[in-house]
Amino acid sequence: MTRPVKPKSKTDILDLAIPLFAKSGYAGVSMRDIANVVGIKAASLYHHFPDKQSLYLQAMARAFEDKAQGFAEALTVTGTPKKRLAGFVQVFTTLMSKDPYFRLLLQRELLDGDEQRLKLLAREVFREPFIAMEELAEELVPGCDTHMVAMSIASLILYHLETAPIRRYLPGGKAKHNKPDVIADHVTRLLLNGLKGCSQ
Amino acid sequence: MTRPVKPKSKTDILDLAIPLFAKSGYAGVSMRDIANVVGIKAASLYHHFPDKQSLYLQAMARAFEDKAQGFAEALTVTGTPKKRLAGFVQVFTTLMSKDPYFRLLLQRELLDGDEQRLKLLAREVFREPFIAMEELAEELVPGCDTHMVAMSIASLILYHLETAPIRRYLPGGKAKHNKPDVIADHVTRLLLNGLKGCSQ
DNA sequence: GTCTATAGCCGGATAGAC
DNA sequence: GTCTATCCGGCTATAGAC
Repeated sequence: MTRPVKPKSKTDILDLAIPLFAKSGYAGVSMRDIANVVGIKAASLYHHFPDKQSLYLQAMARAFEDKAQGFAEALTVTGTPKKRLAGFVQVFTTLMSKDPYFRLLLQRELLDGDEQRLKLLAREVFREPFIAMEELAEELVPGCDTHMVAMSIASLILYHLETAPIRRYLPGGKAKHNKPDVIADHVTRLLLNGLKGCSQ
Repeated sequence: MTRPVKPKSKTDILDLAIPLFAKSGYAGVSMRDIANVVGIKAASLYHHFPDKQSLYLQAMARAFEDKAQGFAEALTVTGTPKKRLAGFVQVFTTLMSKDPYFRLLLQRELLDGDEQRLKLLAREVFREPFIAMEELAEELVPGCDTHMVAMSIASLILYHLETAPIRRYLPGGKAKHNKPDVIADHVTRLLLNGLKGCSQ
C-alpha cells in the first residue's frame, strides 16, 4: 500500500507555486495560498524554504530554467535567411503561446523585477536567442542596428500575446487573432516586407 | 495666514495614489501607503472613498481620462499616408514615453484587469486611436487585416518602452535605444519597408 | 475633513511535538 | 516532513471625538 500522505519535494512545491505567482504576482500570493494548493500547512513550507522571497526566487529560477534550451530549438531551422526568420518566428510564437505561465512571469518581472532578477533573465534565458536574432538581422540587413531589430521581432510576437485579454474589446479583434499561427504569419510578413507584406 | 493643514480633495488623493499603484500594483499598495504620501491618516481616506477597491478604480479612471484626447492630437497629422504614419508613430511614442505612470498602469491592467476594466480601457481610451490606425492601415495596404496591423504598430512602440528596464542587460542594448526619437524612427522604417528599411 | 482608537482579520514567520 | 499552536505586525475598515 502507498503511504496516505506523500511527502512533497522542493520542486513539487515550486511547480505548484509558479502558476499562482504568474496569475497574482508576488504580493498577491500568500504562503497560505501556496500551502493550500500543495496540500500542506503554511508552516511546513518553511522546512523547504527560509522565507517567502526565497521561495519566489527559486520558483522564478525553475520557471525560467530550460527555457534557453527550448529557444535553442527555435534556432535549428536552416535555409535562406528569410526561411530561417519565418521558422524562428513560427517556433518562438508557438513556444511562448504554449507556456502562458512563463509569459505572465516575464510580464511581471518586467514590471517588478529588480536589477539582479532582470540580469538573470536576460543572461540565462534570452541571451542566446537574442544573439541568434541579431545575427539573422545582420544577414538580412547588413549594417542595421541589430539590437533594435531583434527587440522588434520579440515585440511583435510577445505584445500580440500580451494583449490577448483586451483584444476582443478593440475594433476588429477576433478570437483567431490570438492563434499562434495567425500571429506568426502576420509578424513574418510584416518583418520581411513592411506593411505592404500584410496584404491578404 | 494660510491654514496650517490644507484639506485634500478627492482628485488630490487620486493623483498621489496613481504613481503608487503604477509602481507597486493594487496588492502592493496599502491604504496607509496612500495616506502617507497624501499627508493624512489612513482612516481619513474612508471619508472620500468607501473602500480600497473604489479608490483604485477611481484612480484608474482618472489616470486614463483625457488620454483619448491626448491621442487625438497624434491623429491631426496630415499629408500622404506614409507621412501620417510617421507622424502618428512619432507623437504616440513621445506621448507614451512622457507618461510612464499611464504605461505602467496599462501593463498592470493587461495582467490583472477584469473584463469590466479592460472593456473600459479599450472603449474609452484606445478605441479612437486604434480606429485611426486601422484606417491608416487600410489606406497603406488595401485589404489587409487592419486589426492586426494596428496592434503591430502599438506592439512595436509599447514593447520597446516596456522592455526598457531589461534592455541594458541584453546584447547591444544602449541607453539611446530607450529614447522616443530613436524608437519612433526605427519603428517607422520597419513598418514602411520591413527589415530592409532598417539599414543605417 | 481629519483625528485617535480599535476591532477583526490575515500576513509572514517561529517553536516544538510527532 | 508535516503538524498544531502561537507571536506579532500590518492590513482594511469602523466608531466617534473634534
